This record gives sequence, structure tokens and C-alpha cells, in this order.
Amino acid sequence: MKIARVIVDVPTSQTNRLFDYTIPDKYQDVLTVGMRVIVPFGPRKIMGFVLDITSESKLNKLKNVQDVLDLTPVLTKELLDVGKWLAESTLCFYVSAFQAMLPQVLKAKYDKELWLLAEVEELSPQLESLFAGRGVIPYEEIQEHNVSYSAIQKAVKEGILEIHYQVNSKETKKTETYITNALEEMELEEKYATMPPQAKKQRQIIAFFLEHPGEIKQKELLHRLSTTRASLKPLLDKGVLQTIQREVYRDPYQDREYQPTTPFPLTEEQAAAIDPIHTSISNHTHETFLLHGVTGSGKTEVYLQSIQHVLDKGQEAIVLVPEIALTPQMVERFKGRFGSRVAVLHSALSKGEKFDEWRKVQRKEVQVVVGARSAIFAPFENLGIVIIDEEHESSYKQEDYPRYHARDVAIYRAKHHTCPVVLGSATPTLESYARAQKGVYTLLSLPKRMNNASMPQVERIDMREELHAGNRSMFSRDLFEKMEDRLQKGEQTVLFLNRRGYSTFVMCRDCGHVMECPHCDIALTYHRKSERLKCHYCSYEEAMPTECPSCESDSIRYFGTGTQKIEESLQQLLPEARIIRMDVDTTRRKGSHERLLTKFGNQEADILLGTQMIAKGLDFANVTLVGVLAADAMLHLPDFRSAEKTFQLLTQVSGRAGRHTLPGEVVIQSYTPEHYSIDLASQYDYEAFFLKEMKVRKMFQYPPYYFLTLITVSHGNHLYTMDVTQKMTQFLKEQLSEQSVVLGPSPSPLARIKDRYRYQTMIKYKNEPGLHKAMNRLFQLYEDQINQNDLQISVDFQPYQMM
DNA sequence: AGCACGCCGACT
DNA sequence: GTCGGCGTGCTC
Repeated sequence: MKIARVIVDVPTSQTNRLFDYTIPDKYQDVLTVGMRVIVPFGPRKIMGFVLDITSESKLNKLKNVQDVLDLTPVLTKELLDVGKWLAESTLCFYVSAFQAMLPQVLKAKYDKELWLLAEVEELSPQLESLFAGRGVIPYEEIQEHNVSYSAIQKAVKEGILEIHYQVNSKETKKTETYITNALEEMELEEKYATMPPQAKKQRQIIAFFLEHPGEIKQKELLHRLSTTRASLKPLLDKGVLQTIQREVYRDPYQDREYQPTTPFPLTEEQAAAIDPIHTSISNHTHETFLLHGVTGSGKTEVYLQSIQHVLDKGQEAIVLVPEIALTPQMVERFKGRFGSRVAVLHSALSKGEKFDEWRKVQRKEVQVVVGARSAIFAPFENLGIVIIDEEHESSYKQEDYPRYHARDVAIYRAKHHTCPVVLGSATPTLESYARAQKGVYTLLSLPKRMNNASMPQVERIDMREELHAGNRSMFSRDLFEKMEDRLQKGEQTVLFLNRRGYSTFVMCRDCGHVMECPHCDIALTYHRKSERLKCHYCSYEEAMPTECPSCESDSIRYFGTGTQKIEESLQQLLPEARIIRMDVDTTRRKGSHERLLTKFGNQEADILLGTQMIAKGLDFANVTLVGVLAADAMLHLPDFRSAEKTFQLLTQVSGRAGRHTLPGEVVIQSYTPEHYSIDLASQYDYEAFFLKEMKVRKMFQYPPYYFLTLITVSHGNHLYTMDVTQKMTQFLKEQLSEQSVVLGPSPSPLARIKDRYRYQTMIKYKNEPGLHKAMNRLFQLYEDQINQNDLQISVDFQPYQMM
């Protein structure tokens, strides 16, 4: 007897283990490990993942697997192992890990239905009106019709009703209708001859199939004969023709043409960098490379040629790109080189499109995947290389369950496939660079730009001096002059506003009252278009007040600087400039991101003004000036990485200027231009920054010298939250070794979100083998309170965001 | 999670 | 007596 061992889709600690089911005969040959099944679980039916197939079970009474959802496994053996590892190392449930590795549409949807078993005459008037002549109704209607639950329960006991649990897969396949001839040529000719003379269109259609037998897309057929389904239908009904449903992929890139590119000759530096990668590929060894290359040094070409090498060996490649940099320009480079061998996975695709791209990988129809974080789970079985571009990007760390870092998953998978990992960046994380220095990673350097272009000249402006000189605008005199100059020369400018920490908040000028979200302890953001205040954490919103709710003064107004406000003042200062603004508001609609960039690329605008999203990957020949409006905006956030993030951002933004023949210039405005992150970024001195920042990290016991684990406790009651965190901190101090530092409890930087108070405890440690055990014990200790008291405890090993 | 079971107080 | 509240424990 064959037995399936299943992880069920019930994310709780009590069900986070294998359940055994017998496999009925009809599934004996088709069911394999890694498929999704439907199994009975208590009174209901749920989805589960088959992790193992054995012949024995400790229990003697097993239920049957009820249904098999897949024809081929959705998770390979390797990915099942990755999922187990992921769940155990990030402390999440097995199901959650497996779900995170698959496209959204493969998640099961559950429906409950009420089935009528008895004759209508036997029903109580209440039930009769509930069913209203139907045999099956959705369970939710019980509530809608105000029928009591006990009445239903009674009816179920009496055998009048039955509750049915339905598992619905959300996956849909898109099909297109094709038409083909159902008859042989001879019969077709006969039909043609015997067709009544008034059936002109039908004769035309038959004539078409006599000439071109075989199948044709219905749409195309109708178009070519300029007719409609009305004249096709009788032929289908008579069985002269027939329809075929063909599955098609929703290919988001199908209507685009990509200029095929060929490998560029490599510079000496590039050749030197690619050589060790090629050796690793050829020798089939696992090694992690850190490719440190300044912006514009041609990292992408190194990626492309490494991938080519992998493809030549008949292997596959995964390329990770930060979500925000997954621009059409980027996609174009990969599609241009590898054409239809590339699948693209990113969040701008619809669920269906993502599923289709994923399936191309599953069916081995592509060999290269370019995508954001979750593309690291692409179900390749013969992986030859993993490339992570912009390795330092925080978007590689998932901030909710499972809290994994794509870099760790990449290295884990690459070990399994014994293949290289390439981490690329102009500004590597201190962790990675330190590892490269220690020899854990192999450092490869591209210190020069291609075409011997020099890095643009950077000028730092002290905005305090501007203020003293009487300039109260957002633009320094220098930056303004330079913008005017570019406008005259017909060259383009990119203006970057670091919005983090500088959003538009509303304050009363009389009493200093700031409008805050009533649920989140966060200042509300003013949206000019709707004249409303919105919370960016819980989407609470309210109207802009006309007077201060605290002192009733009418001089309440918004402060801070948003892109909208800058656009307005810029338009006033330079009325003839054509400005494109790119921020969350102007790029919300699908494709608008791309459209705006194309417009700027075609030089239909002089100034591109934007937030974070324009910092990466843009490459426009005519851009000769880059302005950073508030370089220190995020320098003072409560995050030990703020200096590193500032350095990375400034370096990246500077790289947008002068990428081709025209020389570029960069103006960095800030209130603390002497800060080492701004100073060294303006000199493009990564090495010096690394050394300086390492000293700071050592002094304050932060990564990469120490590991961090952040535990956040949240609950609706303030005192209770504090109390739990306090006790928990004490517990951890007892559990962990003396070398580990346990800090806390302290209020989280976001002290309240959605009416939940948040406290945190931080653990700093160098070597703490018992950490995972201690965490598991912690969860056991608080299990009851988590389940019953709505207490939340979240653990983040190696947190990226401190908030 | 979702549900049954069981115990308790409040009501026709 | 029974209806409905919620704490407890189980799901192969």
C-alpha cells in the first residue's frame, strides 16, 4: 500500500508537520512527490503538498488522498528541500515556505457549500426560502438570510442538508479558439457544391479550407474573410468544421520586437573578471563571486557572456534584478541577447502572466529567468549560474513571512547544483565586501567605466549657506543656473528627491500640532490632488482640516517637500521647461512607468523629476546633469545602515549622468555635506567608505562584525505588549550565552501600526549555536497567548529594515 | 484555520 | 429543559 506524506495548507504550529494518507489505486501511478493534492482534514477538505511517498505509517487508520491537482510536480525535489530549509531557518511554517516559492495562482481557494438532500416539501419555511428552489447554495448565504447556525446543524443531523467543502484552484489557462475542417477534402468539395446559393459567406469559408486545409485561429479566419461568427456557426453545427481550443501563454512581451544583439568584445578588465566565472562554470564548481564594478563599467555584459557560457553547456541561468530596476531597458538587454529563451518574472505582471512565465520555466521552454526576488525559486533542474545584480538592494530581503534573503537562497541552491553565484554591485553591502576580503567570496573588480568615460564631476552644496544667503527655495543657486544652462543647450536633467523622511506632513503653525494617523503613530501625508490626508501604513485617510483640531487656529498647512510641490515650483522658476514627474502617483497605472521613460528618452521633456524609482538602471545619452535635492534625508533614520544606504543611493544617482559621449555633472544638495557618506560618495571612493563605516560598525557592534536578530512583539494593549516584551527579553538573556547582547525592550521605531503597539528586542551575537532552539522555545512558551490572545511575535534573523 | 465537544449561565 | 456563549483539543 502506498502512502503519501503531506504538508497541509493550515499554517499553525500544531499542523506544521506531515500527515499520512493512503493513495487510492487510480492515483498510484500518477502521484509523485512535489505535487499538490486535496485531502480530507477533519470535516473539511484542504490542499496539501506531497513531500514523500512511502509504504508504511505509524498510524493504522488513514484516510485517502481525495484528488490530485497537478499532472507534473510543482515543486522539484530540490525545491522541496529548499522549502524545508527556508521554513526552519526563518522560523515559518512549511506550507508558507512552499506557497512563497510558487506563483500566486497555485494557491488554493476554499469554498463551503450547502447541499440539499431532502425533498423541498420536507423543508421548514425558513430553509425553503433560503434555498429558493436551488439544490446547492454558497455557505455564506446562511448569514445573509439570517438563518441561525443551529437550525443548519439540526438539519444536517437529520440528513436534510450536507455541508460540502470545495477546493478550487485559481489557476486558469488562457485559450484561443482555432477552426479546422472536420471533413476530408472530397466531402468538403461536395458540401461546397450543395450549399444553397444564398449562403455566400459559408461557401467562401469552405473554399478557404479547400485551399488551406488545417487549423487557423478563429479571429484570423474571420478577419481574412471579413465576416463574423454568424456565418461560421452553421458550418460548425453541421459538422463541416470544428473548433479546437489551444492553450496560449499570456506573454506580456509578445508584441514587442527586440533588437538582437551579439556579444560585445570585452575590455581587458571585463575579460579578467569573466575568466574566473567561466572557469567555475566549466569545472562545475560552486563559488560565490562579488563583482564590484562602478556604474557604467559593463557589468551587464559580463552577466550576458557568463550566461551564454552556461547555455552552451546546456544549463540554465537565474538573474535577479531589484524590482525597481526591472525596467524595459533591462529586459530588452536580456531579450535582445537570448530572445525567446528568456522568461521575465516581476510584480508588474498580472497573476495570469506570472503563472505563464513560470510555466515556461517548469516546462523547460526557457533557459534564462530574469526577475525580482522570488524568481530565485524558478524550478530549473540544471542550474548553471545565479546572478544577483545590485546585490546591496534591500528589496532582496522579504519583509514578511518567510523572511528570507534571496542571496542566501541563491547560495543554498548554487551549492546544490555546484554552480557559481555572481553578486554584482557598484556599492556592495559591507557584509559582502567583508566576506570578499576574508576570501569567503571571490572579489572581481571593474574599476573603470567603459569607453574610458570618467565619472561625472560632483559638487556638494551646503543648503544651510543657501538659507543664510536668503535662498529659501528647494534649489540652490548653483543647481538652478546649471538647469538653465542645460535647458538652453537642449540637454537633459534628472532631479532626484529622496522622499523617505521628507514626505509632506501637515502641521499647525500656531501650536505645532502635527496631523497623525489615529492608528499608527505616523504623520499623515498630504495628497494635493484629492486634498486628503493619507496614512502610508494602514491606508487610513481623512479630509484636510481647515482648522487645527488642537487649537482651532486656521494656520494649519502642509510642510515638507513632495515631488508634486517641487514640480510646481520648478515650473514657476523655469516656465519653458518640459517636466516629467515620476513617483507612485504618476506610475500607478500599468505601463505608465515605461511610457514616461520612453517619453524622456525621446527627448520630449527636459527634466525628469522623481523618487527612488529613477535612481537605477536609467541610461539616457542626453542626460548631462543630475541633481540630488536632499541627500541627507534618510541619514538620520533610526537604522544602522542609514550611512551605507545614503552612500549607495548617491553613487547610484550620480551614475545616471554622462554615460555616453557628453560629460556629466552632479549636484548634491544637503544640510550636512561634510558627513562621510556624502563626502566619500562625491569622490566615488568606495574603499574609503568601506573602511570608515567598518570602524563605526565595529564600535557599535553591528554587522558585519555581529549578527542581528530582531524580535518584534505587537498587541492592541500597550501595557501588555511592554510586559510580554520585558519577560521575553529576560527569558532570552537566560537562554543565550554570555557573549550575546540582548537589547530591549524598546518601542519599535514605528511604535504603533493599525492600532497595535509594537515593542522590540534586539540580539547581537557573534556565535550563538543555540539561537534557533531558544527561539523555538520562546514560541512554545507564548503559543497559547499567540493563539488565544491575538499576540504577535515576529522574528527576523538578519533584518534589513529596522522598523 | 475551522470545527466539535463540553461546560456554564440565561432564557422561553 | 434548551439556547448560545466561549475555552480546549484535534485534524492522518
